[in-house]
Amino acid sequence: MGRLKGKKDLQTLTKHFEAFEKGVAKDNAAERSGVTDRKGKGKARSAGQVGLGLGSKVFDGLRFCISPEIGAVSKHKSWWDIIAKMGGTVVIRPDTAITHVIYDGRSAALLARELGLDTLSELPEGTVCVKWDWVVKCKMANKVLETGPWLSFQKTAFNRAFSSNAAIREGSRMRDITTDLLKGRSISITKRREPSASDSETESSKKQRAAPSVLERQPQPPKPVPQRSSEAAPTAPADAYRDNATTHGAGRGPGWENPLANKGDGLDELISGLQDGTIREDEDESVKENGIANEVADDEYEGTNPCLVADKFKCGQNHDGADDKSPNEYLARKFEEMYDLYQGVAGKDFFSVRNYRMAAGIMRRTPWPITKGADASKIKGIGANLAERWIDEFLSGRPGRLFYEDTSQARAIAAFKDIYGVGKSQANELYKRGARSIDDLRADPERYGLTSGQQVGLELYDDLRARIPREECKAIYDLVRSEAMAIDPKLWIEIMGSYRRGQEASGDVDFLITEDTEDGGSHAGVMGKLVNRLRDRGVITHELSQPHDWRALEAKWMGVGRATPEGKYRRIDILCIPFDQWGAALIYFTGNDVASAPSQTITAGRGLSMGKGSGSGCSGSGRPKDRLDVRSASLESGFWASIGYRFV
DNA sequence: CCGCGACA
DNA sequence: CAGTGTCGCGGA
Ligand SMILES: [Mg+2]
Ligand SMILES: [Mg+2]
Repeated sequence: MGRLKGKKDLQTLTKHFEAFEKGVAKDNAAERSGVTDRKGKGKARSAGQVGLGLGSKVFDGLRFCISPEIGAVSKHKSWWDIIAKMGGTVVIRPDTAITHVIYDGRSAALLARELGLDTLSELPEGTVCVKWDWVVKCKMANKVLETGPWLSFQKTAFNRAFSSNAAIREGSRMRDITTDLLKGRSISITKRREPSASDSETESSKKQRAAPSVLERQPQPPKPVPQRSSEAAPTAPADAYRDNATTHGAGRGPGWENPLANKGDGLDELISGLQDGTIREDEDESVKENGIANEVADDEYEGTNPCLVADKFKCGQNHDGADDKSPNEYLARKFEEMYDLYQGVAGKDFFSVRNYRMAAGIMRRTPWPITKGADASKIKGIGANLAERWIDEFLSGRPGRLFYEDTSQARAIAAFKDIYGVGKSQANELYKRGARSIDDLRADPERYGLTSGQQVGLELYDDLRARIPREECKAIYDLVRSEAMAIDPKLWIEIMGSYRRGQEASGDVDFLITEDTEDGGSHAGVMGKLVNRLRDRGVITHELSQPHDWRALEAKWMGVGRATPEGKYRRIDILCIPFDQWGAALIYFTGNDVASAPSQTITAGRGLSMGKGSGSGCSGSGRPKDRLDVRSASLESGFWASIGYRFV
């Protein structure tokens, strides 16, 4: 996913910083080292920020939070400049290091909401909420004045409680920040923040949560289990089904065939057709022309899509090569930065964040150079807001809101979000609780009340983020299949996902299991046996979620395992489904681009729906059509045709 | 029962 | 408001 555009990010930010540097005219060594350090995981940004606060200025060591207000960006930009010139540091979102919040509004509750807090008491102790006028007066007096007359909320308990001793606290806090800076660390004020009542309450209650991740072996009935060998046996399959299930040799061999009816699997035909060259690229185009976006799982995205709506779901793009031709590449990258930055921020509106990504695509596709926001607003898909607030800011070349918001905080939150089981909300919460890095979380895991799944995600952070080479998927598949066959040789087990599509690497390994119900066959209860056997064999090591009913015909298990005892830990999903859903489920989970989630959102509005159980459709005219039963694999190709694919 | 996160 | 549907987890 396109979070780290490494060097480009560095260049852009460095450029911004230099522009800012000129304006502020501060030139001490700390700043420069702050900039050059930047490669190191986004910590340097905070150093740079603190660098702005160095010098013998009035606000030296003070850290101001100014929450952005809709429609007030230019005002706030000038505020930032002024505070920076006075030696203060500005941040957009509260952190544990802030000393002041600038706020001219009326209500404490409103401010709390703007800051993404439940209540202002979550602010670090001693934080002063003060009106902008106070800054102006300080500037005129050239010293830090009593805040008294300019407090944002004169009468609230909050200010009564904290304002009296604020000055002393500010002093001590300031020293800590500089110490941290000299040590070259990112700011970490965690310890200084006294846990509030609510903190300790949640912590103690969460401590009682389920522990640990690593599964214990469960008693097993004695069974002749084959010893695991490193050459884990691609043994000769006993039945025809296994022979032609998935094309393991990277796109060679026969397509999958339904053993019941010898009709080809449309997806496999398509895949092998593409690889043979029997289907050319423009076959794919026909799909786009039909208005169905050619959307790909975000970890595999490889092209630029002419279909506008598709951009809304594009998570990562390849920006190499040809795209650089666009006269608006700079703007496109800025919007991508915005997307990368905001998609992890709690409280950001989902749709506006998505618009940034869409705007990036539009910028890149616009053939004429955009020189001012007003021009851009004429383009379909770019509203006045986007045009005037952002494009003009980007084109000005001056450090703007994006610059100030691209903080070590945003980067830390983005890193947290990459933990399996941690999303936008939890990532922000972890930061609020003082964590600044993955190592912080590891150092004191108790403190953060992680769920058992999140603990696994944290422990295996690097492994689980890595892609899985095709051969390793195959190795895991052989292990899982051999155990499944030992349980019941009549089981159907298939590997799904990008592996089945012939990709060289996958994000996880998914298995689909069923059994033909003819002759009374059933895979009920297989899930539990399989997981236990794999665990005994050391293949499965962690569990992330269990099926509601282990013995149900439809059951999903999610966890972690590895192909060899020394290998990396990999995400493994196992799914059991009723036999009659085999075909639909294969489509759904093998999910090539058209079947993937974002496409579903598109087809949904057109009377089509795709699910792991079945698909249904409307004819082109929109007239309700018979439900298309895709429950049999032999109808897969019919289903694909109905949503616009042509077959060879 | 709800919000979160993950899955396609 | 807006282009999805489903499930497990944990806490209220
Ligand atoms: Mg995550
Ligand atoms: Mg997968």
